[in-house]
Amino acid sequence: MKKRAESMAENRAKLLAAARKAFAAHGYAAASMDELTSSVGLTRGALYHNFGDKKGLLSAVVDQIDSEMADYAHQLGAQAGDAWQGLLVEGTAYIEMALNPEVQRIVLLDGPAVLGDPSQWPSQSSCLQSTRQTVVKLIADGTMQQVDAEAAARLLNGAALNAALWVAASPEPKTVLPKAIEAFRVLAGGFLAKAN
Amino acid sequence: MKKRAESMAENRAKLLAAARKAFAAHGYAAASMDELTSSVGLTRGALYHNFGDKKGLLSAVVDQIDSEMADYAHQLGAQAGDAWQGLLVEGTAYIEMALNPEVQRIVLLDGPAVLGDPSQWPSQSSCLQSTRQTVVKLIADGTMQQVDAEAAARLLNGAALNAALWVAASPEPKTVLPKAIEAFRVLAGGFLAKAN
DNA sequence: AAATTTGACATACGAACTGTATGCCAGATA
DNA sequence: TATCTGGCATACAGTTCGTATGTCAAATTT
Repeated sequence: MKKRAESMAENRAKLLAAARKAFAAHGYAAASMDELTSSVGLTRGALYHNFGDKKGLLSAVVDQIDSEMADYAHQLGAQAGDAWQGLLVEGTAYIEMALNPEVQRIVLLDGPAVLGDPSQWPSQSSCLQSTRQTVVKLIADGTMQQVDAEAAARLLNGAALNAALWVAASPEPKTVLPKAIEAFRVLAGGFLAKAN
Repeated sequence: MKKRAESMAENRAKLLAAARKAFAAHGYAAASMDELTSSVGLTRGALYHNFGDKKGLLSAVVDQIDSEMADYAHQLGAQAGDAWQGLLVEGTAYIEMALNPEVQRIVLLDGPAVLGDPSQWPSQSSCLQSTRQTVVKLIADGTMQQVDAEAAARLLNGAALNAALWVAASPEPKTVLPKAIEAFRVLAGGFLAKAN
């Protein structure tokens, strides 16, 4: 005799967890909803009732992972010495997190293909929001040149995440990762205000 | 009484052209192979004989578009004053080309999701090869800092193409495009060797 | 030049998947 | 206690891809 809402929340969580696994393992297109739901003792009925359709389920999963990433990166960045170092740390963190197959497959590959550009996701992409905030601060205090904050955030994130895809696809990720991080930091330096 | 090879080449070209349209219009997943083939007076028999499977067809289309992009960008870059300006022109060209829905949908969204990271495409991504060459030259002549050429090319391309996705998804692309280009050029400046 | 073979493409079939429409029953409500 | 709501299961319809088989024109051989 569980409460109604409680058991429903449990099922939602079960489905989300199963979807994370299934999407990461087989990719969005090849993930079978029948298999996914039965793996947690439910049927597609529960899925379509809770998430509307397959795309809705992906959207929820992307939202969850994206939030976790933003939280972690933001927290790491806040520990850095100054805000500029924080930005670099954040970027580095994105590169490293994107080596996780779950992040890569779901957020970087299938996410944009199925849901469209991250900037128009329901979650508005927490990752982008987070780095945008930092950028705004850095422009205000004169550390960064006066460029469009949104654009700068997009470029930094795009570069970082793309670098991660490259590292992950390379035959020797361990060797290539430091090169990617180094190049990212050098590149990001372009935004620094010229010292006069 | 056409020659065998000739009529086969015609059919291949017809299918490729139809696939470009269909993939761009509906996306890879939603593009029906029956509809696509019958639109040029053929059946799926011709398709599976020529391209193996649906993925093979996408691969061929991506290859074609990617080559066209690289050719155009490289040609434009070569007209610039010096090699550094050429790199910036190339990057700008990628941003502008990626506003084309065909490029965006097929090469930037569905391509990576279905075929994996561009660096492991059969074509090896002509776009990446092209900018990598320029980067190598610029490092050799001391214009750019000594970073890994592959990494630099990946970061620049990633930033540019990602910026384009952002511009295209924005409500007012015309207004946002110049901001993206400006930010890209500032960012790329990070790779410049420090003037001593 | 006639006969034979090849292979490019069409046709037919099977399996899988998504989304919807309907039914059922535990738990909420009165 | 009786009624009702709604979360979830079940059954069904419509598509789609990939393969296996057939066919006929064009190339090859004799």
